[in-house]
Amino acid sequence: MTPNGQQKRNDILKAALELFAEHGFHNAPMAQLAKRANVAVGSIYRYFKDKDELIHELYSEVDVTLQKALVRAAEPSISTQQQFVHLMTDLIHYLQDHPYEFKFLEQYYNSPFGVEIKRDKLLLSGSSGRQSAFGQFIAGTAKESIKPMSAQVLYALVIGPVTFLLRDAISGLVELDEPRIKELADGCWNAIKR
Amino acid sequence: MTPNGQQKRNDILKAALELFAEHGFHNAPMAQLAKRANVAVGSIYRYFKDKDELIHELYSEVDVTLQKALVRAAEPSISTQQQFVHLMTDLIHYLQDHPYEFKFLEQYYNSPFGVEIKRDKLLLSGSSGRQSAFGQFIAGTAKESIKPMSAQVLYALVIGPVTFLLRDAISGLVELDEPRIKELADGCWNAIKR
Amino acid sequence: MTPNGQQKRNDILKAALELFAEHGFHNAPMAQLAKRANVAVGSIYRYFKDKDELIHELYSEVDVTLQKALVRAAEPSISTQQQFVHLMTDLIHYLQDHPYEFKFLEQYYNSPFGVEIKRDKLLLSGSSGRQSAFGQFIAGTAKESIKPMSAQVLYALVIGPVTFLLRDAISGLVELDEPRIKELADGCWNAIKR
Amino acid sequence: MTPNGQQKRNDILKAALELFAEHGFHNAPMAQLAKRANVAVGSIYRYFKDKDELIHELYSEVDVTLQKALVRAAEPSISTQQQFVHLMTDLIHYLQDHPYEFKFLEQYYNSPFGVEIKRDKLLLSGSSGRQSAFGQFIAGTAKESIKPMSAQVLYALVIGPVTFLLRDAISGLVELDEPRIKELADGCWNAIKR
DNA sequence: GATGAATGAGCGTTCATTCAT
DNA sequence: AATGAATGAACGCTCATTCAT
Repeated sequence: MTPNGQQKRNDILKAALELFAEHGFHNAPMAQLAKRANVAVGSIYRYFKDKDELIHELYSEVDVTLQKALVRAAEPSISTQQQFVHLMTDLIHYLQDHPYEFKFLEQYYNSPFGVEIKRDKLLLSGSSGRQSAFGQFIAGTAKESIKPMSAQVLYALVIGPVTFLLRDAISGLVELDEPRIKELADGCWNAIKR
Repeated sequence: MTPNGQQKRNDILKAALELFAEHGFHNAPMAQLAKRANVAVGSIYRYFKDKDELIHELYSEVDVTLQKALVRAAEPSISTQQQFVHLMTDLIHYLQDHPYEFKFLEQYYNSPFGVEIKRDKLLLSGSSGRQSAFGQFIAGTAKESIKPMSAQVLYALVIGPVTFLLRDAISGLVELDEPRIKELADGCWNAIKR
Repeated sequence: MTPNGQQKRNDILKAALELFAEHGFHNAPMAQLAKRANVAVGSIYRYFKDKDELIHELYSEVDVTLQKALVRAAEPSISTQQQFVHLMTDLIHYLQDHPYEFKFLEQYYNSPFGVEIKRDKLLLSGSSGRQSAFGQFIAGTAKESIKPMSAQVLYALVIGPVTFLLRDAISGLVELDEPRIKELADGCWNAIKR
Repeated sequence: MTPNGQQKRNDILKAALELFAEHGFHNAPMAQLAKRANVAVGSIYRYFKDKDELIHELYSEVDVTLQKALVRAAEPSISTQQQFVHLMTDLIHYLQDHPYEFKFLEQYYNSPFGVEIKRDKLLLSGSSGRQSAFGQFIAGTAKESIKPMSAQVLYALVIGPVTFLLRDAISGLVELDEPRIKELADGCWNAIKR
């Protein structure tokens, strides 16, 4: 069974994710990427106009996958705070388990590429426009339990600490274990709770 | 008054700060940097061994300047929370007024260059080893008022939201005005207060 | 018939030989070499890791070709001295006809590149380890006819005069015609004969 | 006593000799040369029009010094061959003791610089036009004892082996001790003697 | 479609030379 | 005369992109 076009496209994206995460956009030559994807250099250009488009497309894929992963069934039996903590823990676990995705996203947002992306939508609504698990939770279930404040600030208080700590955790500078995740989630909740 | 060597060095650093912030390390050729600094390419290499050293030296300068800017006289007459809010407001104002410095630092920490720098020390102790205004406040005055928790998490809860929101504010995606700064600072305080 | 890779590699080596011989390693920019070879700069690096490797590879090629050229059928019917004279004459004719090769070799041996090459092996054993026509003759046929002496001195007495005179001949300072070649070969023989 | 101009000029030439011998013309930047000579870069250009002229001037100096060193009182009491051997031994000893001078000369002759210099004059007449010790000996005392042959070939048979062997000796590839010097000198004599 | 050899603009860096002091 | 900071053309090399097969 020879790989079809879609398979090849995915191979390229997978190789790109790894290489970009490991070496950065600027230290990941197309030739190396092609080799890692077991594809000819020229073939990459059949699926992506140029390196920039490849990066943007990769962002879309990673973003969509991330949003899908964070869907969690409603748990009406537990308290709102507990639901919040569960969501945060899910998020952190997911990103800890997917360091390439995290590094890529960080790099993307921290570059001219990411300027046009509304970063505050990261976890609240996917780039597709659909609302994320977090967004639904905050705008829905938890609405009454959260102090009224600017949406931007709310997002910053929730997402800021997570990304900040994960950066160091994934670089190996810090150990982010369960007790600390709990500390972090509780702190975030206290920051926003009514 | 013709510029002396120190002046020229500063011209180069200034041009580098601007170019790195605007285009990123990898899209700021030495030739363009030289032109912006009104200097010949070769002259840069009289002051800096290579591009990497220039970047590291620039980090030192920016960091030192930032630490100096955040020194604030003790205000024993107001509450600990109010002091915290003042410090955060100072920090945010400073970085809002110095977007190039902010973008450069973000980029530096998010690159192989900054790996060796403990990022959590960003605002808590200067790169010189001296403790920053923030560090002194948290380890001193505010110690009793803060909930016991891992230092890493504490830093994340304080610094994470600030950098997250500033990124968008400086990109022009979000307006970060006084009320929102107050919201943010209060949220951070609630996240860590005992 | 479009040129294949091997052809292109040879074009580069040929252009390099000419340029190195004419201007020296340090005055033969890669760009000029590319132009002379009707090739893009980047293409050179597909065949050679860097300029140094190109030089070493060129040496190999030139050396192998030289060794091959000096093979001469055994002539048992003539005296040892005459055989020696034939060999020297062959060598001189070959190098006179291949001045680029001669200049390149001189330059190679006289540079850090050639330090690791035993220069005394120049004509006595090829770089491949196989013994050259000269080496076979001296260690074999002529062994009994040659005065016992240090191998180094023996080589110097044979090769020294040839290279010395060829340098001037090829520069056009001296005319090296048949009678003189005979004089030289006889002199060398007298220097080493028992 | 501050150094006068002549002293400074000599410092530069000395530093140049060392640097050129150690690193080659092309790896001896003017700045390094200036530092080694304890002189400002600009000062070099007061004494020499450019780097090329410096190299040519250095050649003159080295050549003159070499010729002077090889003057040896006539020794009528010993045989012509013995006188020849003495001269050769003197030459080899001198060059062994002055490896920088030897390396410089080799490099000079082996570069576009040396093409215009009659190399065959190396030891037979100085660049000044005066005849060298060797030249006087061969054209005078030894004339009758030497086989009639082209002057060029004669020189090659005498000088070729010396330079060939010295190159390796000075590079450390070969040990050139007294017995070998004797072997070499005898060989050369046999090459040219009537 | 797929390939990968070929391309050449562009990069970081060096260094002979100049010139204001 | 002497200095050494300043200059910028030129270098070796990389790599995103193209295109003949």
